[in-house]
Amino acid sequence: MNKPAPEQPATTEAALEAARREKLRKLQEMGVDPWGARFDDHQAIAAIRARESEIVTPSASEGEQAEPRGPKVRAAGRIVLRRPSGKVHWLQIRDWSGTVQVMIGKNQVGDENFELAQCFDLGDIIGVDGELKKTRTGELTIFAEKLTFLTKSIATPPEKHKGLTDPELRQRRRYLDLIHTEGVLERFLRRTKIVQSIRNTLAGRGFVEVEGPTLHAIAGGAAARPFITHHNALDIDLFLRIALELHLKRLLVGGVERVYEMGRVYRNEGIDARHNPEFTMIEIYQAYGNYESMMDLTEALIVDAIRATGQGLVLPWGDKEIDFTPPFARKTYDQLFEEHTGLKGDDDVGIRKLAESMGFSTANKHPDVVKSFVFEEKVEDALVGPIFVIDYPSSICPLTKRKATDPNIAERFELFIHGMEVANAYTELNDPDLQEELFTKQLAGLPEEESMAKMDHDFIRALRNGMPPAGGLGIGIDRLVMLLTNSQTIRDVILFPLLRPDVE
RNA sequence: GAGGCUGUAGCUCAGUCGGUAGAGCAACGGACUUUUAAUCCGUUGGUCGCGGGUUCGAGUCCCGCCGGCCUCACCA
Repeated sequence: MNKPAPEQPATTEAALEAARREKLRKLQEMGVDPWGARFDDHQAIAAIRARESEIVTPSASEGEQAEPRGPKVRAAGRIVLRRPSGKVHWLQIRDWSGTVQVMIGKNQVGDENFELAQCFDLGDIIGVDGELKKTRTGELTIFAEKLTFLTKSIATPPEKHKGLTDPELRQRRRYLDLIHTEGVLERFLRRTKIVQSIRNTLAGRGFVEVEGPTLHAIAGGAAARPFITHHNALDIDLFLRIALELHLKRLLVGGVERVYEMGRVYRNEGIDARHNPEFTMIEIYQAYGNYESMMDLTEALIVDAIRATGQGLVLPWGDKEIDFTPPFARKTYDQLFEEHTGLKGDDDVGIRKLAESMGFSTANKHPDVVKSFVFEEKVEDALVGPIFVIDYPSSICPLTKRKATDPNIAERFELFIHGMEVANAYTELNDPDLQEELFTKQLAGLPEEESMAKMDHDFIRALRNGMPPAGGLGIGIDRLVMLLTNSQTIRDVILFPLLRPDVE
């Protein structure tokens, strides 16, 4: 049957869509719902592929050819390749577990189903009932017996082999990236496994998960520029949270002895391969612990997460490797400082001279701030790790308990891996008077307005009621996922990273 | 915020010295019951990111703007 040729056989985007809408119309004409319906009892394609061993070839009897028999299977998936060849169509369909070939023969499926197959386009979603067998070339294939139309795709999919390569399009149209770029869906599913593993590990150790507020009157717990929003009924400005810390510590006061929150925080800062304005953080607090308990917990969380992804403890990282075999190295801040600069940690004059030579203006700066600058420049980038950097100068740690033996040292560690800060933990400061003093000191240099915004008096009041000694740990989930999935940019582990709105 | 690179068909990409805008995939028509990026024959498809300038003539050179990527800055 000849149908009239389209008036404009052009291939503009509009014309490509028109061709698909024409097939959609034909489906409706045939009484088929192009948007499909419930489709029960189909099996994942990976599970279907695993049934290959059930294919049997009976021994040939006299004069008769042995006909292999395979299991009946039912699959649902998106058409990613099509090879129509006269009265036989070959398809590749893909679901979130894998890809399999489908053979549609006119005689095998019948005229009605074959007519349906004429309406298939790349990108359509179909259901297939058939027998799982191998072709004569050995390709595992579902030999279709019945076809079910499940959803029409009106838009033209990307190039069928190269997929999307433009990084902008990959992020803006993540749905296409997930379908067509090798490894993307797997990476995000792996992220979910990591997150699940972390929750499991914590549950196994008696921690409870809570949800704190994300709208804060005071953006405390970290030093970062917050996003500002406004509540109309109360007529007050509010901040999106920049950390989880201060509310979780209130819960420690309230007797929640092992508590954590995993959630989004927001920082109004620059965007690059390691920073997205919203990112996922976990903060964990354990009453009667300290920063050493948190080191053990950090190792356990990471090792369990790696195992949950089905990998060994030595992971690829670009053209390098990361060996996560515990225990991770532990070195003090001053040890590392001396190793990488040749200067003793208490050599204020020498450190100042070095910082100046690096172009850092040291005038009116606290010696520890100068030291911290040198540390970040000379040491952090050189840390391959995983390594716990422990015992920070206390003056740069306003929320951390000081060492009983030396008030100039704070009981804090940061975990570094390939120059990236992955975790940060303290023995938590629970002395309300010292906490208030440190807040005040920290804010001394800031304008009145800002310093008022940061001084969280209610938090101090909470501490006055007695917060048990505790260890606290924060982990950047996105960065951890980067390391465990060999992703060099944070945009590859965040489904919808922030982009400028598309103007159309 | 600064510098560098980049933007061409729905997608992936060529486009030389400034001289009529190209290919593959996809699409449309035809052949094909064992294909594997199927193949073969034919057809169609462009606001060269946007705006200005130079020039007889601009995808190409210059200026501005808008995206994106990289580096730096910012970032407890």
